[in-house]
Amino acid sequence: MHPQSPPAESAGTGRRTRIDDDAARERALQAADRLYYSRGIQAVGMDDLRAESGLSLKRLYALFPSKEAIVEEVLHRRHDTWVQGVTSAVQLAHSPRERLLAIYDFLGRWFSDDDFRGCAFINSFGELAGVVPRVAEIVRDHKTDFQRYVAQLVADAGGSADLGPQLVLLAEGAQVTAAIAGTPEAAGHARRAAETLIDADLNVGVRA
Amino acid sequence: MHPQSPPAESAGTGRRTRIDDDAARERALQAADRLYYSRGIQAVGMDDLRAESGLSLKRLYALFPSKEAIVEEVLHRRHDTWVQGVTSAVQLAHSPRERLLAIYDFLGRWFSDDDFRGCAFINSFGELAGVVPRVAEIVRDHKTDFQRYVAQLVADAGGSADLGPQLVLLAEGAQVTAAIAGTPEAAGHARRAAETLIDADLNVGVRA
DNA sequence: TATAGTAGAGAACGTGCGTTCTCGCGTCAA
DNA sequence: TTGACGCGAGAACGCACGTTCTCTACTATA
Repeated sequence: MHPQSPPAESAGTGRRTRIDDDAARERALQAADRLYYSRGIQAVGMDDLRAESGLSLKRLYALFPSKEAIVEEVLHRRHDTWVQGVTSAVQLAHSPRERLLAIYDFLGRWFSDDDFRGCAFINSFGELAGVVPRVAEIVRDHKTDFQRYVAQLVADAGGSADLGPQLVLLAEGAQVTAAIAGTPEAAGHARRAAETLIDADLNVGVRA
Repeated sequence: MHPQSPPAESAGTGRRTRIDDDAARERALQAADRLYYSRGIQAVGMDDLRAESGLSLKRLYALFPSKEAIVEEVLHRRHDTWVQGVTSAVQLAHSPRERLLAIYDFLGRWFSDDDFRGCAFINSFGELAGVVPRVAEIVRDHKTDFQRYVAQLVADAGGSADLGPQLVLLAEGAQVTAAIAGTPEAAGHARRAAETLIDADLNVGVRA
């Protein structure tokens, strides 16, 4: 079962938890992500997390100093997952224009997940930004990173500086709208709008 | 001080609160809106609301059956304020195209408010939709209403059925982005994107 | 002035939270 | 087998919340 043998060499001091701690952290963070994403952060107590993760409260507090630390790490992991999902979807496309549009196809697949409940960063911002500045900061960093990424794709496609922020607005609006409506169609609307904006932008130089 | 004289005609039963109740409700709801909007709903207790409104807890619970009822009424009033703000901004424009673009100018002015903290409905959805279905419903109704309104403006401008949802995505994305970034520039990006989408859509018939 | 009724201040109540502590069991070295 | 340790279960603690209740002071009439 365990891919790694227990560290028998640390004999003297009964320490034997290095690998188990990693697995426990993973379980805790996955459970926290599930719960926070589906119910919100404040509505999920540490006891809910204990039940969902199967870890004792003692273990949870040995692994993390506080609930807020768990929240921050969950958001950081969500960011990594998002970056990986977007970039891998984008990399499958074969032209700069297709790479930009791949973002909306990726969103469409995500919106169709049964447990899709919007962008965790937007949700966290609405819930906690007014009262936990660190969360506001993490959300801001996440969105700034996405804006930079899209700007780079736009530059690769030869688009103007205005196009990036416009395409980002479509992506953000689609996430919000799909979450609230409970349907994935916003991704299609965003994609078609993006096509129009991209083609208009790339043809400006041609037409003039 | 008081613009209205006390209702001395209700002599028999010491009842004398009809008008005062209205004023008290107004104070309570304005205070609740301020607090919920700036800090989030769960982070604001009834005692905070008591301090901000200047009304006693007893009075608050005489006026409203529960905190959730206050939350719902605050959202309903926000909806009315939003509708009034958007429609009055739109009505000042002189052409169908300008009327659509007036939405983004209205957003830009709103984003520049010192206390702008995003769309209260999006924020409430992120915070409570997973745990208070009534809030999710009110938010959904609010967004559906806006989509219908924009669709009508698009129809008046002779636009196609796809244009409305696309313009809505820009507005939603701008609200989210302006809130998280803390800057109003998203309104300008949304406006320019909207111009492109509108012109492309209205010229399809011409070009074909 | 005396009295009934009202409303505000805030204590009280029950609950649930984040966090820490206690207890008892199981595990392993000698 | 013994004994010490480590861990999980969950009780305990302090606090804050939503809601209700109590007490006091004041207003208005006779």
